[in-house]
Amino acid sequence: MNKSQDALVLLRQIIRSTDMQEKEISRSTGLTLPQLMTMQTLRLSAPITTGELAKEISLTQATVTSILDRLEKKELIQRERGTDDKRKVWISLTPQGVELMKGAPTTQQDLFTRRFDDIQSWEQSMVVSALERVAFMLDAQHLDAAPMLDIGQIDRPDSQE
Amino acid sequence: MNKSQDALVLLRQIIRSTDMQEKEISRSTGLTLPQLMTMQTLRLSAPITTGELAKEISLTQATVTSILDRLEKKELIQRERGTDDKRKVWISLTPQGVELMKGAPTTQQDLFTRRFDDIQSWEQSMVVSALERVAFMLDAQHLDAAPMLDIGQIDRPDSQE
DNA sequence: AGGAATACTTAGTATACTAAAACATTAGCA
DNA sequence: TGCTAATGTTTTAGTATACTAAGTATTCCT
Repeated sequence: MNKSQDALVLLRQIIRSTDMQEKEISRSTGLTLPQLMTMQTLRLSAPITTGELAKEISLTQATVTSILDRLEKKELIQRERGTDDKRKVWISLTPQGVELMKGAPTTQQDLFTRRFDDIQSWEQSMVVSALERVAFMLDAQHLDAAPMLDIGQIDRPDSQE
Repeated sequence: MNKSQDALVLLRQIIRSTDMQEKEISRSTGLTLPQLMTMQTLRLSAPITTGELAKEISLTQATVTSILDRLEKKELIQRERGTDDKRKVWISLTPQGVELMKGAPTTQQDLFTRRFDDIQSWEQSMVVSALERVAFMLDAQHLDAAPMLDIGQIDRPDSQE
């Protein structure tokens, strides 16, 4: 009878599953979770300034600076002083950084995509529409989130909704 | 057109939204994320042994021990040596621990529940059924104690607190 | 010139984590 | 029964990291 409870349980499963996957990626890449979060954000939003990046992942600038220091030492990201506004520093992934992020995170997404493509079209639509509902009910719509995996596309339309 | 992509974007939004909320809880409770993860697991699965707990949150026993040390010092959890098997140590939340976890994490869930209860019954069923689909497609069903039955109906008397 | 914005630095702390080992208890087996 | 192996937890020592708070340097803007 308590369907909202059911929904929450399922959501927890879903989130937990991706948590575990993230931890697995963290292990396989040798990155910590904050570093991973940084790299993922960069993959979607690079080039981006340090401050924007900090806002994006809800950390302070000082913290992000230190994280970037470590990622830079590993040659996964690069800094570039802005030309028009020289206060800004633009962060982006190095080729090695791109490579590292390309390797790891696909398995779960691939599985999802394969299985999703297997179901019928009307059911796909149902899932999408239900997820929209859930996103709204969690107040998640205003957050922009490009597809977390799928590397090929790095243009960044802010056209969310 | 690419509906699986749409689904992934929405999933990412949902996960990101709960990530942010978790960070907010972390701030408001003064707990770190691993500590929070521990507390949340305890809320669902206590009493549980240290080893089981470690497995549950994918950390090593030694790490969990140190996390428990800190939570114990804050009087949020308690240890109890097993009586039948004296090697085991059973962990559970103290009343303060329960109280702390009761306060924080509800807002988003409450919002979700309120909004979920607002939609029509058939739509609720659709959402639940879609989430089951998604959980399956992410291979999330085997995780958690939640029984993931065949698509279509899930019966889950979860004694949530 | 002055204040705001941007990024970085510094110093210090708490935490998570690793690897190895210690320790107590339990289980298996001859 | 007695010895050994396995289990469950903790300990130890050491490291890297994240994080905070305050302060610095540079650049931008009016």
